[in-house]
Amino acid sequence: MMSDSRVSSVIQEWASSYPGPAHSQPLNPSMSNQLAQMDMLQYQAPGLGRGGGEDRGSETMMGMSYLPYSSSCLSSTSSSNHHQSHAATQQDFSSFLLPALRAPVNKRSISKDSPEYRQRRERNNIAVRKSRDKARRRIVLTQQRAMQLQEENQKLQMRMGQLTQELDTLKHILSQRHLQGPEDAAAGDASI
Amino acid sequence: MMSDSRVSSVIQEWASSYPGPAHSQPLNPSMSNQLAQMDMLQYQAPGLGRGGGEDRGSETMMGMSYLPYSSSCLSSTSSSNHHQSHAATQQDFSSFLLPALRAPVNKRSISKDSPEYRQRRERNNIAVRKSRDKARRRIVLTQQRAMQLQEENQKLQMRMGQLTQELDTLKHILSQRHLQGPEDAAAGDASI
DNA sequence: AAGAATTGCGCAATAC
DNA sequence: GGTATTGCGCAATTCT
Repeated sequence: MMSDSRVSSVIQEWASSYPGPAHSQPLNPSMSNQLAQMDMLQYQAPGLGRGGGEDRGSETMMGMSYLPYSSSCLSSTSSSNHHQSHAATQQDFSSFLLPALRAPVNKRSISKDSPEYRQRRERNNIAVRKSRDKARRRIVLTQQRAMQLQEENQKLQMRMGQLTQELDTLKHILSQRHLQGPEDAAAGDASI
Repeated sequence: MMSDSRVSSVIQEWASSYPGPAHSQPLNPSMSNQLAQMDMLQYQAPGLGRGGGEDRGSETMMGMSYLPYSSSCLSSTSSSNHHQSHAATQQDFSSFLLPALRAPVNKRSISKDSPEYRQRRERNNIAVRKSRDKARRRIVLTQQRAMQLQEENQKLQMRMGQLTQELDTLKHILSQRHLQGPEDAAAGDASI
């Protein structure tokens, strides 16, 4: 009784943390996608031939080898940052077609070191930290929840064993008694 | 009976996934740190004064405002990458002290576009993808485990209620019988 | 001593 | 418009 309230409090803490972020799941425990929605969706190694690689084998979990997304176009000789945005956009191609006037020096000066850009980045960085912190907390809560549930489960099973044994004992006693008085409608009810 | 085996199989899948990564936990279920070891360890906002910031408030979970780690030294005017390594190392300071000879142009040419560097990066990128994939799977497994445990818990509690009711019924019947035969040592035993 | 694994971070794309 | 989430690469660190 006491332990139940303690457990449920943490469970609720978890519950309030989990459906929270976004998604607004429809409260439908359909037991198939309600937990795979956060992660693990469409994460796969991109086919992308290029099989002539080093094949530093012995490391293929689940059969899919962890090939890089675009191990070819690794230009970025100088300037700019390392990000080549795996999914090639028109912007990226334009930088190849016109190597003279690049984004950082043109593009209406909306790029890079404009204070506006920096501010956007800063805000996003804060948001990212916050989001990841939240995710970490959620993970910890889920783990705690699982452990508490397991603990509670063990207790319940132990208690169930006790109750079952008691019940058997009483049934046995009653069956002994009933050898002389057959008005045991309750016994059949209890065996369900 | 059947459902038990089904549940335990997934539990074991989770268990085999969890203590796996590293750490090599000493098999000691001391109920305090066995789940906080993976994440959320020493993750805190770095004190780091600098309180004169914009204070775009209204976003402070758990009381700690998500200030940037080092929002001051944002040089990186050109060359090199964005990384200023939050925890200042001697290397980083040397770059400030000697702005003439930098790492990318000096440093024995072990930097950046050497094929050796690229290979290291590529390997690490693969490892990172793999590790994160693993983490995602682990999270999903933990969630599944929690849900299954909760389900099992509800069943157990329902069953417990049934058993308790049966027990009460039988006890009542026995007490009625015992009004004429006081050999009920078992009743006291069952009430424990 | 060297390579894999983990982790915090910033960036950019995208979702909301 | 803005924040929130997410995949990714980088670098530092830790583990093996």
